[in-house]
Amino acid sequence: MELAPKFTPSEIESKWYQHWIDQQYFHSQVDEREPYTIVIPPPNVTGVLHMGHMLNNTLQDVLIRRARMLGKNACWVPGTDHASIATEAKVVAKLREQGIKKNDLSRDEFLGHAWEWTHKHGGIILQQLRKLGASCDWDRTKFTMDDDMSESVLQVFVDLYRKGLIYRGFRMVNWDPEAKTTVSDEEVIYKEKNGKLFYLRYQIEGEENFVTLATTRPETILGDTAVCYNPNDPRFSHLAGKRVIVPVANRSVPLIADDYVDMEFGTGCLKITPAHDLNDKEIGERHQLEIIDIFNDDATLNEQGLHYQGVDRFECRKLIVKELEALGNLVKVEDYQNKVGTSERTGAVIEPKLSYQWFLKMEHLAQPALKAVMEDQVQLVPEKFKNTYRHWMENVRDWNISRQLWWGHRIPAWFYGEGFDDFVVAMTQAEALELARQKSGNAQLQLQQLHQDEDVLDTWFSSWLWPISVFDGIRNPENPEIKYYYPTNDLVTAPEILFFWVARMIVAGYEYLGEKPFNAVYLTGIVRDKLGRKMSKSLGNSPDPIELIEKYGADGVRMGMLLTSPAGNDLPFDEALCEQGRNFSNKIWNALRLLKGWQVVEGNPSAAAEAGMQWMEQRIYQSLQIIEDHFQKYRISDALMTVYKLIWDDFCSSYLEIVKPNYQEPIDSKTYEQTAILFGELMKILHPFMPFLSEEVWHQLEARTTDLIITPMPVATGFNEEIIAQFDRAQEMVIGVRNIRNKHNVGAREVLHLHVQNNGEKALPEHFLSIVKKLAILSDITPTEVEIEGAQRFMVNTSACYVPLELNVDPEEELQKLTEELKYLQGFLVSVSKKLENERFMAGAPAQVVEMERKKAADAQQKISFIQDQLKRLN
RNA sequence: GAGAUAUUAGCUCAGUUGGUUCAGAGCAUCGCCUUGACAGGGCGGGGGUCACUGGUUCGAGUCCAGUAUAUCUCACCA
Repeated sequence: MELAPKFTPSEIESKWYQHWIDQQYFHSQVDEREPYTIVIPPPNVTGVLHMGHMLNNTLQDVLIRRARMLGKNACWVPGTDHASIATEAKVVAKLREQGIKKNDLSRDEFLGHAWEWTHKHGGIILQQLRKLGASCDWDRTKFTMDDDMSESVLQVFVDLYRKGLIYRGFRMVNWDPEAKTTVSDEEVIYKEKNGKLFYLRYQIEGEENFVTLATTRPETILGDTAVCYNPNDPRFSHLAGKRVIVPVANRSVPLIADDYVDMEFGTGCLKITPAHDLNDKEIGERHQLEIIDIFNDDATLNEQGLHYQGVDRFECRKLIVKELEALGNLVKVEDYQNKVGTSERTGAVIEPKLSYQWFLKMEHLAQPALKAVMEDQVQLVPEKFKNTYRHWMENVRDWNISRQLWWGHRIPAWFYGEGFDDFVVAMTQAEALELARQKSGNAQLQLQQLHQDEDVLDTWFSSWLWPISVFDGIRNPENPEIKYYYPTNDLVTAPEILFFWVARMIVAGYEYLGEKPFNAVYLTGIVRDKLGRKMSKSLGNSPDPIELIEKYGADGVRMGMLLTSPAGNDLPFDEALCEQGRNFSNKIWNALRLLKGWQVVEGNPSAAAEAGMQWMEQRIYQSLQIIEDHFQKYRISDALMTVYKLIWDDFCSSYLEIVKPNYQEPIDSKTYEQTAILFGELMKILHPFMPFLSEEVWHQLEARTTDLIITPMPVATGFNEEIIAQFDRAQEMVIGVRNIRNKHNVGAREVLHLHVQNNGEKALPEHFLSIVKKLAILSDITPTEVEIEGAQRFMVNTSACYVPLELNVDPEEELQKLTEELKYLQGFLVSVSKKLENERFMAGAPAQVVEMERKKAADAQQKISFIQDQLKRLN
């Protein structure tokens, strides 16, 4: 069957993927082999594939396929998480389109819609991963809200609560009024905004005097419960003990003194709103101030807002400024730039808000996790992230694990009374009832009197268990799967979630299994567009990965992603990278076409082919060593580049040209067979990177019953350096002749003659000279003891090579060339000699270095005398 | 404001514990070749005062200090 001149990926990709699935090659179960495990960073169940996923999952697939071919029991566990905030936001938005408000629904009704949404959109992303070639064990696909996974989460909550590590607290949280939930400090993005600084004057109670203070948020004056100055500030010392009247509210509040106030800023006087500012809250606690909350959950003003009740906070700001002006309390307004916290999820301006939240004490839990990374039991790649990690873990704050949402794991706490402590934590309602009866001392307490907390747990509170819970290690820590697969080997994820997720998984690992969750964490770069912006849906600057795959082939896109993505470095994405990947596919495909086009006859290899085969084999071994080294250092893009050059430069450009028969002549059977074998070896090495193409070529090379995906990877056991060196020498000769052809416009049709003057160097073996003869298109290569006058010349090591040409050689030019070379070599020799004459160098440098310097000096010396001889003759 | 990391060819990056006088790769670019696998090809070039300034050393892209710029993290004053 004739092969198409162009490689068409789409045809073979689905074919092989289905075949691999049918053969269950991706499936893993516990056996005697050494395990190699990766758990996928679970993407949002309702999300679609973006470029970050492409990069991330390509890397994981490379690692897992390589491990599989190295004979390990490779297990890649896929799955998704429920992404509370993002999913709930999407469901709310969709309901709004249908004219339904979330608040009009019961919790169960809403969850019904959420599940419907999840079933409809859920798993799309996992389907898309198949297109990329991801060899996940799909039988193990997990979702963080599966029954067993949910049970694990609740069990951990109950356990940590009973250990005294989870507590309920009244805290200032970052409130997202749009999503109506809290977000963590890490999810707040501070943005530079052009605001105003309003100078307001408050009348001193019982006097006609005023104090002036500055604020960016005049609407919060309705929540003011004090005005504060610095105790060291002489401007205000006479006011000690007095009170002021808050304008609009006409409320009397105390004047207090606190070191917190910066005397330089504004007027040196600060209004205190404990309910709506973290610093004010702390000052309020120090001075036992009243707390007045003026906002509703959607950031409109509540009944404390007086006549502004129901008005949005920003609208209120405008209105109240007008009122203050009318009242004569507005002194002046300045333009002012400040940083405003916004929600990473919704973009809404964060409203600091006091509320009851559930917290996990982190300080103690963080200790083993910090140690594990600092002592490299868990290796971070690249290492630079250790600093960031340490900084976080040493300053870790308690984790706010509650979210004011419905979609997620509902907090297993039941309230039975109005008191702060009138609640119990339990796995089930029945258990809760029993505990509540005990705790309350009321044996008659009924189920109907219990009310479960309305909030759900932070999504990370389920995903931090991921490497354990996917193997059921929380509920059942002694089960054979967790014993076998845990700790997993590598985790591949983005540095942005090093703390959110990675650190917390390490914490959970030590807390629940007394063991790290993975050996190494490979932190990928962030995929950016050409302008250096992060790729995001909202910017619309991300190409559709599926379209890319259709255009360049999965293999091409995989290669494009891998080529320029060293760990931890950003990846400025360019489609040209995928193009390079596609070109590489095509190159390999055409090499296959060449091979398949040859007519094969019984016979023996030529001397050149013999040498070529010897060399190619050793070159593969050499490359395998390099690749192995790259993988050990997680330098995946370097490993791929090594494969790329091995195939393109060595195999296609050099080897195939050596063994290629003359036009329309047949090839001998031995060379053909060996070439097919070498080609197959290359496909094995390529497979983890380009699985589809390599599998196809593997089967095209010969009819086989075994598939490449499970074929053992060749292992480097050393290589013959002499053969490599001999080939390099031959290649330099070829390059020398080609340069002469190029320079003098001598085409390939003109057969040339080469003379080699070895100058004491050992002559290149005959079969390697045959390579030179073939690739440089020579009629003969003859040794010579003397210079060939009038010939073009070049040097390889210390050997002189002459190519006689019927040209008018300009003696002047020749003289100049030689003189230049002489000058260079002499300079070189001087610098080397200086070192050798330097006592400190001789004393300080290692023996190897000194030896190398001596050899350099000797080689240079020899070349110099050779050139000097030539110069003598020219003169 | 504090800290971390970086700064090497037009672009993206290598450069291992300091040790070749031409600092490497891929892509891009340029010239030439080209009817015989592949123009998505072959061959060969050009291109860098290794951000800057000092220092340590026999020797610095590599180590140290400072400066500049960039990115990230943390903290943020109304």
